[in-house]
Amino acid sequence: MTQSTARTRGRPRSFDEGQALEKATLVFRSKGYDGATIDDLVAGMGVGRPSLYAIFGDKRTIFLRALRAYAEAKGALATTALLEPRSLRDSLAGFLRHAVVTATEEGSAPGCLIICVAPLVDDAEVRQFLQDVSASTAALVERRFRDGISAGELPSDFPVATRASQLVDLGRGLTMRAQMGAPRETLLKDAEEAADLVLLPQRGDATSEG
Amino acid sequence: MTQSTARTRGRPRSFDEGQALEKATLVFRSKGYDGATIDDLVAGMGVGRPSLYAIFGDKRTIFLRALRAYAEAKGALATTALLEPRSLRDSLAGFLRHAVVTATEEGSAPGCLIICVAPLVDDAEVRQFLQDVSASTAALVERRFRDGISAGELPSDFPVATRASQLVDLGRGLTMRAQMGAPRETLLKDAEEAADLVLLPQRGDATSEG
DNA sequence: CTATTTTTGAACTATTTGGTACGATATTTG
DNA sequence: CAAATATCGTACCAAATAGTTCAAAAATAG
Repeated sequence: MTQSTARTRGRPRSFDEGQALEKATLVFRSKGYDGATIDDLVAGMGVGRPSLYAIFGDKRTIFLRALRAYAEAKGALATTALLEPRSLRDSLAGFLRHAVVTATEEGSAPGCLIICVAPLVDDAEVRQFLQDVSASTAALVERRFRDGISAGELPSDFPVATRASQLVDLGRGLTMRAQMGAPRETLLKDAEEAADLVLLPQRGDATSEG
Repeated sequence: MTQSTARTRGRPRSFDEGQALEKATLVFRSKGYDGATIDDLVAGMGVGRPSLYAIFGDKRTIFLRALRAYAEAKGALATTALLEPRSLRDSLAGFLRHAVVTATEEGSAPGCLIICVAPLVDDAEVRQFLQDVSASTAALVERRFRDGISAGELPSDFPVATRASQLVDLGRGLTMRAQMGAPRETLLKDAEEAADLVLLPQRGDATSEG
């Protein structure tokens, strides 16, 4: 779909580059980084071995590309959940719900490439990327809290940074439990309760409900 | 120390079985399960290759033994933190502090064998063990909450199961951040704030402080 | 239809890895 | 000191793995 009419010379590829990367993500999610062999990727991506090296590079490069694509998709989902116009509680719950849903997708191994797999990869570039993703995710939640203060959904002294970090940590916990086999229903319920938790009013808090 | 006087025939071992298992834990924590080769274990445990197989078995068996020993040690720490006589808030904060401290120990790779490494191991026995550990950890926190209700530290309608699960999830989040390189100081601060969060009074809650 | 270009599939090589065999070594027993 | 026993270190083998080579296939350009 990206450039279907841009006809190029030579034998056409038998696969779509983006789809192949998505399939690589599935392989890494189910086997981990070290556990995934080149043969696993060849089988899972539907790409011949020489083409794999020619077009995607070695395993490390494939993983980095899959990770970036995965983070972009997941980040877009999170941004939508948090920044679309809806109540603050729904924004937070939606953010966590998306995390749970992608971590418990049918047909793919439970878990998350960013949270469960990538942290174990011994690579400076991966580490840096994870720190960036982590920071920007927390910043996104924090921004939603600030918007909530502006909109009068939260008191002005709401501890935005602390609560943002905590919400993200709760999401990590949910995702790890998904990886460990917890059922989606349980996690979805807990996602709601996690959203409620971080919105509990402080002592001496004067916020009122609508 | 376990049986120093129980002299046995033949050449004595050049290593201590328990210490070797601890070193195996370090290897798995730093390289992951699939990432750790037998040679890594041989080098890291200080045990010759044939002795490794003769005494500990193959990699899977070594991992299971290391995991059980690690869980027992960590469980004892958690039990102490939660069940020793101290204030409820200190119990919870202590529980999280211990998790942070072991996950950021100097001289070993950051992270936790149970939370960061084991969930990626594709093995039914490991999965079952993780579920058991997870359940008993949450049950331990829940018990501390119940004790708190009995002691008047909490209102009788405190949602013990929900808050226990959330505290454990927050701990998972802290541990994952340790794995990702977050500094101990930051995590220790966040541990305190996580303990405070789960103890925030509910709406219409009449609990008072001492 | 021929030449050119690009991908594909099979086979190949070198390296790493898991697991084992065997002689040397260190200790207890008599 | 000699026999028995258990561990240690080196070396070895088979299987798996990473990465490459090369001819056949499939498309376009002239």
